[in-house]
This record gives sequence, structure tokens and C-alpha cells, in this order.
Amino acid sequence: MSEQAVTAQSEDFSSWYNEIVYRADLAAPSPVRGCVIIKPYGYEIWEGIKSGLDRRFKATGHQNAYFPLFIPESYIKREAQHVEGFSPELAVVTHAGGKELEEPLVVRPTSETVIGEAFSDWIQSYRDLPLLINQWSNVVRWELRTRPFLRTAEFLWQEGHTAHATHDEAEEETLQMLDIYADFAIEDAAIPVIKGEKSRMERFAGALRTYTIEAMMRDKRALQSGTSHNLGQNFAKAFDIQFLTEANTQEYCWTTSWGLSTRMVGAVVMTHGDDKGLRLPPKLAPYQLVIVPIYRRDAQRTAVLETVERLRKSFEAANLRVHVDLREGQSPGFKFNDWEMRGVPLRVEIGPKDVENNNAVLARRDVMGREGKQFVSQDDVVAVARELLVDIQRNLLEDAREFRDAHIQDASSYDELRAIVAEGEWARAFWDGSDDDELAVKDETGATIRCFPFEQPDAQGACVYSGRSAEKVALFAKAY
RNA sequence: CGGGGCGUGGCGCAGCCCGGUAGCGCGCACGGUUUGGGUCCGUGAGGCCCCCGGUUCAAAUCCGGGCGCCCCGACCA
Repeated sequence: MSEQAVTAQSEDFSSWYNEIVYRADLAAPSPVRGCVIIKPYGYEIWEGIKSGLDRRFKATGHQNAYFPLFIPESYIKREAQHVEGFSPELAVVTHAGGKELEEPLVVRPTSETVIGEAFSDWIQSYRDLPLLINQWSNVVRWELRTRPFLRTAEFLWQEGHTAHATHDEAEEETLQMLDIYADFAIEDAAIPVIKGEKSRMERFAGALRTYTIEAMMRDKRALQSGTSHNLGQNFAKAFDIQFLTEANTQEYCWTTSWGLSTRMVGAVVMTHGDDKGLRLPPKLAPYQLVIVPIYRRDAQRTAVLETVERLRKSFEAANLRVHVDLREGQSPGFKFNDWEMRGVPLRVEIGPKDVENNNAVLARRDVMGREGKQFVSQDDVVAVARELLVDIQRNLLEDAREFRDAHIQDASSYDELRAIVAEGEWARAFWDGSDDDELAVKDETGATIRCFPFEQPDAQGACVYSGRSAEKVALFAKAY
């Protein structure tokens, strides 16, 4: 029976993650190196992420469009830093239709270039601005080491691309989208992300400024969960995106781009999961509750299933996502464990005694054992379930926040920083170092600057590495 | 690309050293039993033993070559 248990998180987090991804049926290995098959249960989580974001994008005036998967190789080369940043990980099509192509086609690693080219055609005047476009797509980056959802050769994401008349408008957009990511992460995914700005080193290839939401996983490693870039006029110049101002002068646009990927599924797994498996936040859970019928023999079966069916309808009428586990030949105990592993927030048990007493048993995934279990009248079960789901959503966020805050420490010297990072924790420290200093810290400690958080202390301080006076604190952590 | 490991039913593995009927656990199918915390018993289906070549009466096993995958590092959402 021991084979049925998942490797404990505390024992080997990375094995835990891999096992749970496959056993919870989120993904399956694919025939192609570095790629995965996203199975229905995993894809539904992604669909929840999509709809949560898409709703927010639309509400802020963005429209969806779709650009080609293939990009002429020459496009990629037009923005100098961009080529440098992406070249090593490009997949390139050299043959098609039985012959060699005149110009190789790059499978998009991101679409700034094609979209930039299109924008240069679409934008003539200040009246065409701002242009606010988003696309849901797949992209390919030939990473050397891959892990399901966290880093795969092909992944799904959304990439927003916008063009504006002024630097300030572009900056405002960049920050607005970061806020949207953070709002989604906190409210829907129950992941308490930290908003901040990336260092020069970690900046997107070709961007003026890169903002990020950083999350702490259950092994205390950092995960960049979404990014928003102010591209300045770099891409506008490379792709000739100009507009005529009100004063009849030609100017380059200011553009932005922002993306969030299927990596977020991995973030959900690693933020909330425990030794038993997944714990899905109700807002993203494919099934918010699962009903497990319990019966012996046919006489009880009929009565139990009638009740179950009636309850299923009431849950559905209340717009709750409910699943009934009708599998035959599987014991209730097996099913309890199975759904706990798959992270369903609430379990409803209906047995002969419950039918008799007009009761239902509700068991919450986030509070295991007796404590999380309660008997409720069938008349109230929908209302109670509703409240519990809200509470579970809140509790997961709270839990993650407490965990995160307990593992971020201030470092006032480089020695302290080293010690903190060596313990696997995040270090918060004043920073005014050079790129080389940052690299040195990475070499020496394994930690990188995750971001300069927006929330800053009032005081100034001395840079933890260079000793120079520094305006800002940075967060250092080992990252995925 | 540097270092290590592994390719055997769907999954996880044993067998290989010492050549001779391909095996175990899980899963799957069927029958019974059980069902309020991972039931138990029985029957059964399922295998180019990574590929190519060599040695041999005989190769999963020995020899040569190739391919693939995984792990650790440098690169990354």
C-alpha cells in the first residue's frame, strides 16, 4: 500500500512535484523531449486562469487577436538585444513543402517582432492610439532543462502588446497590467505575489523596464509568475512604428508587452500543495466539490443515488462545479484519498445514514481529519458549501501569506544574506550594486535578485554588497 | 555542451556478472466478496527484452557500433 502514497514534500520536493503532476492527472509525458501533454484536469485549471485574466483584460479595453506561429528569421534579428536574448533557444523551420525555404522561419518564442511589424502598418495617427492587443497562444523556447508547467519547450500563455503616444502612458499601462496579474494571482489563485521591478540583469531582452510578480513556492524557492515590460521606443524603432501627432510631427510609439503562462498552473500546485497532493483554490478548481456516494447492496444504492442526484442538481443550480464519483468497485476510502490527492476543495459524502437523517457530510481539503468534517442538513448543504468554498479560498491565501512572510528575512550585511539564502530563505537587503556584483552574488550564493519590491522601507541604507548608499531594497532568493 | 545513470507488458522494477521455458508489484478485464478512510480472493489479457551487426547449436544476457531518455551543472517564463 505504501506505493499509493505520494513522496512527502518535506522529503523530496521535486519528486513530490513530478509525481503529483502525473498522478493528479494534470499532465502526461509526451513523445517530444521537453514537451508535455496537458490532460483535461490540468487544462481546466488553465482554462480557469484564462477566463480570470481574459475578463480583466477586456474590462480594461484590450482586444484579442491572433498572429502567426512562424516568424521570418530576419524579424528576430531586428532588435539587437532581442536576438541576443532569444537566439540560443529558438526552434527554426528550414524546410517546408518538400524544399528548403529561402528564409528560415522561427517558431515564435514571443511575438514582439511580428506584432511590431503589424503595428507599424496599423498605426498612422495619434488617433489610432492607444492600441491594446492581447493574444492567447503557444510559444516555443528550446530550454535545456525542462519541468512540467514550470519550464517546457512549448508552453501556452497570453502575450499582451500595446502601443502608446507617450512614455508615461506606456508606463501606466505596464503597471496596470502588473496590477491585473497581481489581482488575479491573489484573488483567484490565492497566491500572495510580490510586485516589483526586475534588475537590469533580469530585464526582458530589449525592454526599458521589466516588472514582475514573484511568488514563494512551498520549498521556499521563488517563481516569477508573470511579467510586464515597458519596451520604451526600442521595438518601435526596430519595426518603424511611427505615428503622426496632433501637431503633425512623426514620432515613434511607446510600446509594452506582458505575459503570463501555463507556469501559473505549476505555481498553484507548488504554492498550495501538501503531502497528500494538490489543494486547489475553489476559484480555479475544475471541480469545486465532489460527491462520494456510499452504500452496500442494491437497496441502499438506489436510495443513496437518488439523493446524490438531487443534491448534484442543487449544486449545479447554484452555479457550483460539482462532480459525482460513480466509479464502481472502488471503495469510499479509496475515493476520499483520490480526490484529496487531486485537490478538490470540498467533498460531500452521502451514505445510507445520511439519506435516513436528511444529512450530508462535508469535508474540506484544507483542513484534514475530524476538524474539517461536518454534518449538515441536506436542506442547507448548498448554502453551507458556498460559504465553505469562500472560506477555503481565503484560508489558502492566508496560509500561503503566512508561509511567505515567515521566510523572508532582512539582511544588513552580505554575511547575513549568505546565511539566510543558505537556509533556503529569501533575503531582503539594500542594493546598489553593479551587474557584476549581482553576478557575483549569484555565483557565491545561488540566489538572484527577484525584484525591487514596490513596497519599500522609508529609510535609506547601505548596499549589502558594495557598501554604497542605496535607495532601495531588493529581494534575493533561489528561483525556478 | 561537461559529469553520472538508465533503456525489459500501460507504469515501477527484477533477471544480465555465470547464455538455454521472460518474471514480480501496481494498473487493466471478468467473477465473487467488500464498501462511513487506500477491501480481499480467484481467473485472464497484455512483451519488436531500444536499434543494427557479430560470436554461438542457442543471446534480454557476451562483443562492437548507433539511437533515445533521465539526473547533476552552465542558460531560462
